Formats: sequence, C-alpha cells, structure tokens
Amino acid sequence: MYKYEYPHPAVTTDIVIFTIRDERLQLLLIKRRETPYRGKWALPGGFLQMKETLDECAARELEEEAGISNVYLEQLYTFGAVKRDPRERVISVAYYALIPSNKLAIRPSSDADAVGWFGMKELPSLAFDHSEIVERAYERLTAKLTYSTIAFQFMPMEFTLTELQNVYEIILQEDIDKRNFRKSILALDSIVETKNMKKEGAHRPAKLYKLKNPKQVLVIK
Amino acid sequence: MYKYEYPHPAVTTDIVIFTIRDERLQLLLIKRRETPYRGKWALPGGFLQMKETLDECAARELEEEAGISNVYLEQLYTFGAVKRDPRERVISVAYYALIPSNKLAIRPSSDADAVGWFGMKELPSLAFDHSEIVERAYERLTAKLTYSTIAFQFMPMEFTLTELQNVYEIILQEDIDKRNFRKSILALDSIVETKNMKKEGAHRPAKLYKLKNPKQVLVIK
DNA sequence: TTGACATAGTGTATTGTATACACTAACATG
DNA sequence: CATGTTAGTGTATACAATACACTATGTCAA
Repeated sequence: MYKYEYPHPAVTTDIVIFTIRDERLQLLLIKRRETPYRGKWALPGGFLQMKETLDECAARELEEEAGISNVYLEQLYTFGAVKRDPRERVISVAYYALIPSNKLAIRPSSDADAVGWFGMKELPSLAFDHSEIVERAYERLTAKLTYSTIAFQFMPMEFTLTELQNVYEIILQEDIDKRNFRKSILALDSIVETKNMKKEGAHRPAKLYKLKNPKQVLVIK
Repeated sequence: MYKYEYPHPAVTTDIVIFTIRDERLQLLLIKRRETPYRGKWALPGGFLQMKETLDECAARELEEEAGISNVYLEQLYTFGAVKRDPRERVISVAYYALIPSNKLAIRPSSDADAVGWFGMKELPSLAFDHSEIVERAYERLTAKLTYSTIAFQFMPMEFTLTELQNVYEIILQEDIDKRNFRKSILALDSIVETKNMKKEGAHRPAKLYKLKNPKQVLVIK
C-alpha cells in the first residue's frame, strides 16, 4: 500500500504501433480481457513503473505486448481528460512506433487471438479515448512523412525504390510520380545502392538500396 | 492521506511563457522559495488536481502564478526522467504560452521580486530539468513560426506590419526583406487593415492591422 | 516655410524548386 | 523469340522564393 498526502493520478503509456502490411497501413491492437471495456480492442500500453522513464516504459510495453524491440518510437502527446478511465484518474502519455515489415513477428504476447493487426480504415471501435490517440498519431505520421525521412523506418534493411514509393502512397493515399519521387528521395542523400538486386516475377529486377544511417530520422528542408 | 495499491508518480504542468519585450524574446521565471533548488529560478507550474484536465491545470497555473489568462497555450512535451525531482517521482507535462506585449501586467503573484522576465539569451541557471524544457519550447516556437500563424499571438489587438516583422526577426534572429515579408504575410489573408494609424516619432505613420480571427492559429502550406 | 531626417510603403526581374510527362531496359515465361 | 511486366531515366514548364531601390508622409528644427 502506497500513501501520499495528496491524491496522485496513475500514469500509463499507450502505443500506436504502425506497420505496412498487405499494402495497407495497419496498427496493432489488443483485446481487453479485463473490465472496463472488457472484450474491446485497445492500444497496447500499461502503467509507468517508478524506476523507468516514460521512453523506457513505452519500449517495455512494446516488447512485452508485441514482442517488438529496437524500432522507431516517439512520444506523441499526453492525454489527461478527467474521466478518460472510469476506474481512477489516469494520465496517458501516448507514443507511436513504426515497424518494418520484416519485423512483423507478432509474438502473441500472453495469449493467441488477443492481438491483431487492423487496417487504419477498418478499425474496430476502441476502448477509452484510444480513437482520439490513433487519430492524432496518424496526423503526426502523415505530417512527418512530408518533412522528414521517417518513412524509411518502415523499410527492411534492403529495399527497392518502388517499395519505398508504395509506403508513401499507402500512407498519404495519393499517387506519386515515379520519376519525381526517385529524384527527391535520392536528393536526400540518405540511401545508397547495395550490390544486390531484387528478382521477383517475370520482369526486370530492381536495385536494392539501404539506409546510410539506419536509425537516423532527418528533418528535411 | 491517499492510498494506492501500487505507487503513483506525481503529475505537474510547467509552462514556458514567452513574450517579446524590449526587442527581445523573453520568458517568465519564478524564484523558488522552497527546497529543492531554493533560491533558483524555475518555470511556473504546479501539481495537477484530480478534477481538472492537463490543459486546465496549465491555464490555472498561468493565471495563479503570472496573472495571465486567455492567451495561446499549447502542450509541448512530457518529461519523465526518473530523478528529475529529488523529492519524489514527478512527471511534468510541459506547456508553452505566448503573451502579447500589451498583456504584460505581471501580477507579482504572491510576492513581488519573486517573478521576473528574462531574455532567452540571458537566462539564469534553472532548477530541475527546466533548461531542457525551455530549449524544446524554443525549438517548437521557431519551427511553428515558419509553418503557422503562431507569431500573431504575440501581437496586441492592433499592430503595424513593421512591428510584426520585428517579432519574426527577434525570434528567428535573422533579417527579413521588408517587401517579401509584407507580400507573404498579406497572402495569408489572416489580417486586415483597420482605419487607424500609428503615429510615433518624426516620420510617416504606419497603418494598423488586426487579425481576422484573433484566436485562430493556422497551419500554412 | 522649408529642408533634413526617419520610417512606411510599393513592384519587377531572376533564380530555384516542384511538377508534368513517355519511352527504353531487363528479366521470365510460353 | 514474342509477349508481358516492372525498372529505370531526362527535360520542359509552371510556380514560388528571393533579391533589390526608390517614393511617400509625417515631425522637427533652423
């Protein structure tokens, strides 16, 4: 039992985990097995521990609930509506993470069918204020796509320019001119050709590229 | 005495209050009269109450500690280093506020010389991790200056284009071409001429402008 | 009253960036 | 070896950003 002279809220982190799967922007949800919102889908997340920072808490939840580590993770916004959790006062520091498609090993966490990927356009109704969190994360993601190299964080180690273009087109939901796209991406000077080619199907193979600095996200212009 | 089954951190809001004063970007600090960091300057802020949202908490602190209300106030970032406060675990949700120069009535809060404005370049050493908070607030401010109409929030009801240009030049610390500045500002279609002129000194008077929607901050382009 | 001074106010030419657009190259397969 | 499919490439045009200098309107002092 912990005692304080004045009331303290609980603090949690909730994480919007984005990936590109099946040509769609998807995110990871967890089915709640406890009240409140029992049976509803919710963002992965959990309570802050006293000996970890907020970043560490988010990374830990990402690891525990989705089996994912060492990916792009950024603080999004802090949500503090008074009744956002019916049990007690809970402040949620929201994060979002980007997962490259090759890291998609959903470790089913504790239990199998309780974790799932959902397309942004086919989201179920969510617990708490998680819809609002998702919306804000999507806004941030689309904004950053246009003024940073954040999209590279969705890519596996080696990728083709067409694959990269697909990521942009899927997230922004608009067609991009192939030549202009390649011109602007190469102008960033963030990726280099590898010696490898992607051979797939009955057509010309594509050059594979890789990031010069895999973890670095640059703000451009 | 409040009791919980597991430990809860304290939650505070801290506010970086910017204004333009004496041709400089300045911010409001408060001298601490309690330990820890007794006698050091710190950002205004305080503990979240159970019945108020984070935004309300920040607005309340702004009012209580600086006597300022009804100004631009935006959540900045949440700071959660484990030992950022030596007393107990404290999560700080940082905000920043922009004060028009005409609202500068520093109500000395509880007591006189404990509140002061400091130029960004002449800041004293600050308590806690408040230097880090200030730095991030300044980054956000300069970034938003270039892609939103946030700078208008520094202006009084009526202002001249030269005064507005000065605000940009002071914050960005660079000279701006007068004709290009006026062209781009008027292109935003956010301000209109008033019938008034500012007569001051031995020279041609300047037209006074006002915001079409005083509270609105637009993201541009 | 008028000349000197100080800031307000205005337009255009040039440069750089973003966009639109179509054909050839290289592979697999039948 | 013809067909189908995706990879890969350059240029002309439109638009936006920048550089740049003179006239206008007031006050004040001689």
